[in-house]
Amino acid sequence: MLKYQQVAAEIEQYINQHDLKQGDKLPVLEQLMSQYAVSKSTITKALELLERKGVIFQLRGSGIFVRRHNRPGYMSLFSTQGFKSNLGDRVLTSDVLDVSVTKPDATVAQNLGIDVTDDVYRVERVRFVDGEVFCYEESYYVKAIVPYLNREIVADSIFDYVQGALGVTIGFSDMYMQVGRLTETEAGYLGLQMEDPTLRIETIFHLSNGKPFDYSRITYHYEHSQFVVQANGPYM
Amino acid sequence: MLKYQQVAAEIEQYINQHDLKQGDKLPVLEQLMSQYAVSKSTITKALELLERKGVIFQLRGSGIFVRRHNRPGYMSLFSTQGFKSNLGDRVLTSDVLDVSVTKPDATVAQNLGIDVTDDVYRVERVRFVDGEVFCYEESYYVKAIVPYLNREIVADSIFDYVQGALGVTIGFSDMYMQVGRLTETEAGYLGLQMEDPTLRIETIFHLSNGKPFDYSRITYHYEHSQFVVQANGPYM
DNA sequence: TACTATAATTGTACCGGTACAATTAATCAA
DNA sequence: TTGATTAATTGTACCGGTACAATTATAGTA
Repeated sequence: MLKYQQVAAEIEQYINQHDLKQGDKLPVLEQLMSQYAVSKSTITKALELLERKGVIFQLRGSGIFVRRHNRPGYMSLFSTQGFKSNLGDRVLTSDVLDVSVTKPDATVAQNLGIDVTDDVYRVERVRFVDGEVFCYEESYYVKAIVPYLNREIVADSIFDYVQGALGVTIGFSDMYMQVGRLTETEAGYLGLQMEDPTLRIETIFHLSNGKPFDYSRITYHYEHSQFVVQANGPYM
Repeated sequence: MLKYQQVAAEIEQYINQHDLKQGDKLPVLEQLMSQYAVSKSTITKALELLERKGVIFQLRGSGIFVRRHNRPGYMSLFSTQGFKSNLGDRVLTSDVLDVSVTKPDATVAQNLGIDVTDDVYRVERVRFVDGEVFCYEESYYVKAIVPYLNREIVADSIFDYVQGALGVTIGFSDMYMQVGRLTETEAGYLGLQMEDPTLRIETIFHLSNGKPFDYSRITYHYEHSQFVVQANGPYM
């Protein structure tokens, strides 16, 4: 683990353990430098990470402050998108409906940037948060990159497996969101009525070298899915 | 404008003008350094900005590459959230229904961190993209921070006015999203039926000093609102 | 040809430093 | 007490440098 990531993790841990509130002030840069025994630029980088994550905000001439949002029940949109296995204290479980090797249809192939003759893993799951139906997910993995999957891996975190055992690194993702109505089969999985409202998110996950390796379609239960996004100011 | 922002803007402009595609390679760091006559760290900062924005991705040992998503019609979720006035080539217009000074109710006051006796501006708009109904918006501005608003300002961009004329800087925002059904009045504004599905986003905008100054509730037309979020890999 | 080992390329981590702008605290004047 | 001026605090911009890890290209070997 990189030094600045380590420092960031420790600072975040400190904030959580001491249950700091929005606006609480952290030690000044120079003190953090000596406290974690790293250079200024490393502390700066750690803090920048935490700022992006929505954990702190920095104010020039003033200090470093804790940032919090105060809506329990809202999950971070990104934490549900494979990037973080951490959902706070919530328990995430899965019903695995399908794990199989198939050929992609034209849409899937195009989103993954592969040919319809290439192999993909198809994974179908219903996911639960604290026992309540959360979403229905259908996702496709490029077999050339993810050569093996089974029900145990899929029941747990696919991303941890991919990054751990396969040693590939995930780089970035494009998420496409839209609102619509449930189909009959989707409604069945989610325990809702056909035509009920739903949020659909398609995501294309890329490796750090830019190659797509996972295309996933998630249909959310509209009553159990509330998301928070902590954004940072105008980039430029 | 800061040097690294300037450089970032120029690089992005270069990419757009030359219509570079996903995966196209940019000049190497050292060349960019001399080309823009800035130090390594400034170039690095500029590139990091573009990476966060989803314009490029960097691969150590390899180079700097253009990142693109290929779904026209999808708007960046953040560009619709006040941070950027730029919506590409789309035309954004507004019907202003109300601009008035009132007292906030308990919910609004709590979200803005003020008292129910404090004054707020209430702004109510229906917004259009290329002439099509896009969303219905109800937002509240802390009058102590935004002392004056009128219909002209509101019809245009409130954020440009606030940052320009008032000289305050916007820091960060918390967005809360959920899916639901339209009420009768909402349906009327959006030209839809009652009980139709909708995406609701509440956003609390903070100044860079952490003080909330705008609480806004947006109800989107589900057929005309498709969003893209370009996310970057695991922060840590 | 195909595979392996080596070298060159290239971005990132980390260090330390100066200058500066925004904020806040202290000082002084009315 | 209030308001303005000055000074101290504090994070950020920008500079330049070394070391290194990941990738790609090259050379060598079977």
